Amino acid sequence: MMLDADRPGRKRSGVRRQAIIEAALSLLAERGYGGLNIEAIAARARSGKQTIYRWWPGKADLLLEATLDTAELWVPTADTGSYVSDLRRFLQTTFALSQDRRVVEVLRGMMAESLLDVGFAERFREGFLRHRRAALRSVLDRARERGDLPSEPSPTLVLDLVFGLVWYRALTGIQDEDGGGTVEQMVRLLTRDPALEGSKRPRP
Amino acid sequence: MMLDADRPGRKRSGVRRQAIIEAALSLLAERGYGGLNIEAIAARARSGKQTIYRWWPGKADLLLEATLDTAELWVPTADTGSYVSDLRRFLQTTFALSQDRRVVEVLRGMMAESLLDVGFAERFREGFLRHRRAALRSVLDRARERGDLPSEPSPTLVLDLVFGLVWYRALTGIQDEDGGGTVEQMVRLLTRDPALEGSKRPRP
Amino acid sequence: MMLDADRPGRKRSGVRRQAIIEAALSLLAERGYGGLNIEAIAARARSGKQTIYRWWPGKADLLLEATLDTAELWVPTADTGSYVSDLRRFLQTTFALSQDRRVVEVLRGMMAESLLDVGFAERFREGFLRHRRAALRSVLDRARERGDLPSEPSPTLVLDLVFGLVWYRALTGIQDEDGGGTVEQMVRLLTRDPALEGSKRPRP
Amino acid sequence: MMLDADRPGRKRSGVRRQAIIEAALSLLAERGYGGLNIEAIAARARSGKQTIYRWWPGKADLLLEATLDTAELWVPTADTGSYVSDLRRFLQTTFALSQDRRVVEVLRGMMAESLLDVGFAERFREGFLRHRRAALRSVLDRARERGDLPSEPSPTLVLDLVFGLVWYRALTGIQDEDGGGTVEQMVRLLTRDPALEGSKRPRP
DNA sequence: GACTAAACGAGACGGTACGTCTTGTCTTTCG
DNA sequence: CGAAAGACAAGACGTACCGTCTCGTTTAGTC
Repeated sequence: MMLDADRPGRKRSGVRRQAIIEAALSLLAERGYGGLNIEAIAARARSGKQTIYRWWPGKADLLLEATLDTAELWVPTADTGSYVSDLRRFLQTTFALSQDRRVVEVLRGMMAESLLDVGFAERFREGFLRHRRAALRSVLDRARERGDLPSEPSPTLVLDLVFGLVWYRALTGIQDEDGGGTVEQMVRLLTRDPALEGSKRPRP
Repeated sequence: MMLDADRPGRKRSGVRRQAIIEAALSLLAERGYGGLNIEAIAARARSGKQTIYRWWPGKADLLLEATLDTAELWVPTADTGSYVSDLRRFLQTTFALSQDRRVVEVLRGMMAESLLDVGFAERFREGFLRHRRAALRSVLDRARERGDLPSEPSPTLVLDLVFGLVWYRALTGIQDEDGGGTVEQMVRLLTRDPALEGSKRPRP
Repeated sequence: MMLDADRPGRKRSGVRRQAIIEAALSLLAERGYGGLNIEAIAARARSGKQTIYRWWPGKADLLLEATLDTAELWVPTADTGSYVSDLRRFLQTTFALSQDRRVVEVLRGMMAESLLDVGFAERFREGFLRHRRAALRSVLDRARERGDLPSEPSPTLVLDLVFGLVWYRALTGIQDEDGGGTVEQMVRLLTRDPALEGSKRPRP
Repeated sequence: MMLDADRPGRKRSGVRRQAIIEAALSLLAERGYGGLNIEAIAARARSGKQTIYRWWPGKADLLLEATLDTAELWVPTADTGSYVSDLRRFLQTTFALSQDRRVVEVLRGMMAESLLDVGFAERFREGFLRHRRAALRSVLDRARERGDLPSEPSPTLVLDLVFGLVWYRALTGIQDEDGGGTVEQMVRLLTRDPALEGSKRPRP
């Protein structure tokens, strides 16, 4: 990336890049990741296969790049005044996104490939997962600075719980049965401070 | 399954079945799910491909069956007296299992296939995920009967949080950084009763 | 070849073999060797590419085998009583054959490949050219036994002249301008005995 | 060719032309025609592919032009006084040339291409073969004028026999086994006058 | 003890996609 | 403005597996 410099020779065509990414996304929506293949992407994009292989190692990297193209939109980490409202905002956006069929299909595809190919797993972790985690971590860091952050669960565990929940539902197709109350339950669960809690609920 | 009845003809060989499952597991350990294929399994098991296809729709179903063979061991839901200790026991066993490379590789393989093939996704959900969820749900049900169960998070969300956490770590390879304290943090997080909590932590 | 023995497993299908060879020959006739390719042969024969590659190293070997299938017909070396008549018969058959568009196309294809691939060149030389030469050589040997064979040109040179002439015309497309008299001229040229000739033609 | 006239724009660079031809010839010597390709030629000549395609339709035309560059040398048709000595001289030069590995490789390459591409076949016939034939034909014409030319074989057949012999050996790799006596045998064969011959060799 | 039927090993087969290679054209930048 | 560098569409290459289909052999019942 960014090697364009001023080398001689024909420049990479942004139009072709876009056409290929769009072809991939539309085929993904139609057939799912298992039915997606480079040959069909090339055909739909009216490109040669080599043009794809020149720029991407495989179909999953195409999705990864497509994702990064629009990733800015996904990250709401602006300071809204308190941990509760920052977290609520992050969770609302994240869960809303995970309701979008197209988005979920992309995530499922990338995860599938990362389970099949350790090379891609690395790129996926560094190029995607790490950014998501960093976003939520910045919310937690701000809370800590404010003194808002409960002593438990640890930040790492918060990340794993939040992303674990989202991914588990996206990958298994198991649906939220809490009627949309998931976000509020999560906010309450993660913002309570156990240090202030009393004893266990006493039997009357 | 179990259609063997009393039909004429040679009976299915349990020896072959076992050889095939073991070949699949050993190849999985060596090459990962992406490098696993029926032809190699047949070769290693000294079986014909048809013998595999006769009994399983594909390599993932082989893993699924291998899993079910030993699944009983995985489920510790006996009554230990309280929600806290039942949950702790469940989580300890579950997390310990998720440290086993071979087990994780099998889980990753089944998940990969279920992302590629909706047919297997269904079998995986019904034949594997449902049983895991039922196990933990029985712990929660018992807690509710005892009156031990906090009002929040809802049972469904507890399931999704617990399994989400385990799967997320297994699939991404992201490791626990809490030095093994994950189980205790989870127990505290899920057994506190928010209804009894006081206000947010006051600034000193 | 002839490895069939009785190995276990499904036997090679003679029907598929024939269908592939015929597809190759018909495509060759339509497009010439330069336009011939394995993918098209497989498509026309309704076979998989692997079925072709399983039995032949490349398209030229297919033609070679097709040729050998019918090669018996090509070799008229029966004893007709004298060198003159044996040779005439051989040349007549050979030249007649070299008028057949389909036959010539096969020869041109095999020669083209043998110029591109030394591996095939070897197989072509041993599997085809050698047999043709052996046929004519048997005619010459019989003539020598009879005492009919002129002392010159040497047998090797006779072979090279005869086959050189046929191949040169087949490969270059340069046509006989002797109105079909080529065979008789060749017979006279090769059966005269220079030892009996007088001096050069004297100027009157 | 030779259209350069004085059109506007930069003139064709003779240096580049030479570099490209030499690159082609050296690669041909190293890899044979089957391993020769435009991209490698361009790389070795440090030229762009377009520079090659601008001036030649394909790699074979490059060889053809390389050949023509030095073709003058190949043609010894000067009058040496008699048909016998003219023919001997022509054959000696021709056969000597056909011992040169590099020359033979070029001939084989052009022939291969002409078998694959009818367009080049035409250019090859007109741009190369015709000149070779014209050279030998001029020897025959001079012999006829002198009254030296035997009534048989016909001039056309002489051409086909001579060039057929050379090409056959060059293309098949079948070697002269006459210990270098081929030229003399050919001279005797083609200069005898059958009209003056006696009967067939009598049995003693 | 022969007969029947399924399981089994082996491997051919029709397919599909892979990732690579080469062709001939096109676009950009440099000298 | 010609030539280098190299992106691009096209399409064949030979390979890898898929899942199905013969083969001939082995193993259980059933007549």
